[in-house]
Amino acid sequence: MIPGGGSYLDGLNDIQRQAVTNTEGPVLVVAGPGSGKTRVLTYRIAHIIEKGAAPWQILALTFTNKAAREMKERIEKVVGARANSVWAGTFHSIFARILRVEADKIGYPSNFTIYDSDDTKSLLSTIVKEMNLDKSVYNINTIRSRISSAKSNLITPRLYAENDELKTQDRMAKMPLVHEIYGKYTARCKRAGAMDFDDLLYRLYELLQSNPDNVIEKYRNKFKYVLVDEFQDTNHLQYSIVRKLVNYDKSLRNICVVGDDAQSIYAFRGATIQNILDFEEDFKKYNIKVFKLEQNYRSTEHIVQAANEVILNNRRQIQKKIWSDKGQGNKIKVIKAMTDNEEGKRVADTILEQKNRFHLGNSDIAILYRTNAQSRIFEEYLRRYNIHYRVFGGLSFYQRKEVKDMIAYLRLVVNQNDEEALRRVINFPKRGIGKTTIEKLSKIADATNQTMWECLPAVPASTRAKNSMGEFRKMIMSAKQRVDTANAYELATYVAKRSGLIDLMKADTSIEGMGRLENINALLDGINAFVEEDNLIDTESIPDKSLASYLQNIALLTDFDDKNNNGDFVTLMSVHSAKGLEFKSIYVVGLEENLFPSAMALDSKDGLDEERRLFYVAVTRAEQFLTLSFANSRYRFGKMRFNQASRFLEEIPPIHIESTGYIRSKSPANQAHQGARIVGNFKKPRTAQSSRLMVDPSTFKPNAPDEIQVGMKILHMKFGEGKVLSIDGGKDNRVATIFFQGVDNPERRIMLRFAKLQILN
DNA sequence: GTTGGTATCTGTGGA
DNA sequence: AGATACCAAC
Repeated sequence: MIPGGGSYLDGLNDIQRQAVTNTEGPVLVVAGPGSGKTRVLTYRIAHIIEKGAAPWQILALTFTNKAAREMKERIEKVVGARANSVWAGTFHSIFARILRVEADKIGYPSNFTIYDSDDTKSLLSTIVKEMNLDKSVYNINTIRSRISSAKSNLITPRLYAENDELKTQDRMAKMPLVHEIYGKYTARCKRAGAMDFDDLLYRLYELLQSNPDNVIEKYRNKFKYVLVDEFQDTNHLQYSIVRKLVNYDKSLRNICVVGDDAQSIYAFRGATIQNILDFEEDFKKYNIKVFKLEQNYRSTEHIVQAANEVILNNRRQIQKKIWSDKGQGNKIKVIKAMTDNEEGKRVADTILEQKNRFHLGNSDIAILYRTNAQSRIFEEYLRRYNIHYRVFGGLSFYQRKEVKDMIAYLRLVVNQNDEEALRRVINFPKRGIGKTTIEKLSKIADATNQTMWECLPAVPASTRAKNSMGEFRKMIMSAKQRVDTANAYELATYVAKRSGLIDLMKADTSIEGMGRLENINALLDGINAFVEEDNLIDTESIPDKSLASYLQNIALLTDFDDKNNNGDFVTLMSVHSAKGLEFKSIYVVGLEENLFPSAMALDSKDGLDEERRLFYVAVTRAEQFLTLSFANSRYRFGKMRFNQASRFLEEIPPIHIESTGYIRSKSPANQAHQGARIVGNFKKPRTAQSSRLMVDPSTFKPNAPDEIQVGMKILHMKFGEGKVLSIDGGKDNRVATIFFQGVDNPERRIMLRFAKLQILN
């Protein structure tokens, strides 16, 4: 393909093309929702390759594995298999890969363990316990987030201890010793050869900062082109690393960041829009180019305009006009329900109706909620209606107990100093090593600055416990000896048997027990697939099929990364995880004060703005249909709570909202009484004709749905007289095809359960 | 050390 | 409501 004349450039609009072809020097792309951002990114990379750069000189950082995978697939379509050598991945996975190579330079083993948030929490709770602190005061999650944000802002335990502001905050929260916990936590992680998610970023920064053996040179020379997706969601630490890689003396500064300030939804974990402003400032003198993608190719106008109006309520934003030429489309439908249960039913009803009426497939539809706990009721009704669905973001496969147990064994084989893994399996299956022994072990380890594993032979304990620990040690060692000769799959199978896990599970013949065994087998299959899969990322490096590499890989996977995500199902997920996705029909549910916006966000303007951006993200996922719902009451924390409708509903101008179903009122209290009876009818875009009533309501007497039969002449409120041509579907789901005279599109498919039809003969 | 039952706590989002 | 921590009895 000839650069500049390639066919892949033809399908781009002017601005997109400029963003793709201006490959040299710093570029900021401000990309509104549905503006073809991924296209621009992938074509840009393809273009860079077409112009002669080697794929492995390109670094593309994303937030999710999914985004990375999608990008690679799309690059591959343009440039072929070379795409596999592009360094495209999440911040965490790319950095882990680099750290694996450079680990020794910062005092880590290359087979370091990655602690997930459970490991982090469990370690923190051990530390809090050991310090004899009250854990009802020293809330683990609070501590975790304090430490996380410290790392994200390049604050070491030492700097933390010297920071008056942070310490005052801690004192006010009645936990003055957070800095000490942070210090201990960091030391324990290091001793265990473990990095938590933040460390994957922080330790890389540290490496580039201290720069032993001028290691930074290697990566600066290697990565000639750097791209960052979802730049609005990067935190200070992430940008600091990027800056280290591209902003130095002789740098070509081929850096492209893509983002949308209006879609920044991760401030709570340290992301800052400041990065976009800083970026412009940092690269101003290097002829930075800014491109704004403002045309939305995804949604119809009512949706786009409603989103625009809502986001106007936020302060501070980059000026842009998002527009669509897809026509007005459908107005937004609002469902109000009395209870959370009714909300579930009404949403499911509407989905059913929409499927029949507009021939939508399940996969065209998504239900988005603020918190994962909301999924249950929708699941119930979808199941009842026999609509296939899939819930994302719950417990991922790798978080299941039996899978974690198995993985803990593998982690221990790879890295004996991994304390969280050791704690998890030292007495599972039960081998008589109890709490007191483990506590003793932990104390001695801490006192002698060794790991628990190292203290294992020396800890005073009962003969039985001693023997057990000896056996345990032997087992891990025997597996460890095979690390070099056996591949990851063989090794894992060996461990599964030798540890007694398999036998333990086989002994349990309950349904759940068999499920657990299945999961272990699925895990083993997964390891096998990993061994056989050809995952060359870099032509320079040999594929790494070691167990350590596998473990580091899966530590960064989430629920979304399961491969079998194709099929015709309705998608249920949190709004956060829906970012980047699009569906023909979107349901945003639970639009109530204290839920969406979340109660935690209500006390600050910043928090509220972020909630509003989150709502903006939710709304802009919709291509054609947008349905918003809320319930006046819902069960939370085991108690019934009453909430008013979300303020975001009020922020949508009424002209974008379908007139039925939702009576707008300044007094939400009144709505409760009016709302319950109003049944949702999903309407096509209204033409002048179809909105006119054909029948006098006072004389109209609808018959029961099951009385309607093929061949009957019937009367419909809006379409007038019609003849029933056929009926399909059974029981509650009967859909009639009816011919109405004098209506455009005279053949209508009507769901009998909802339609009011009067039999005429 | 292990088991099972009760008390207590928690409760946004995700790599 | 559900998960987890804690405690008493075996």
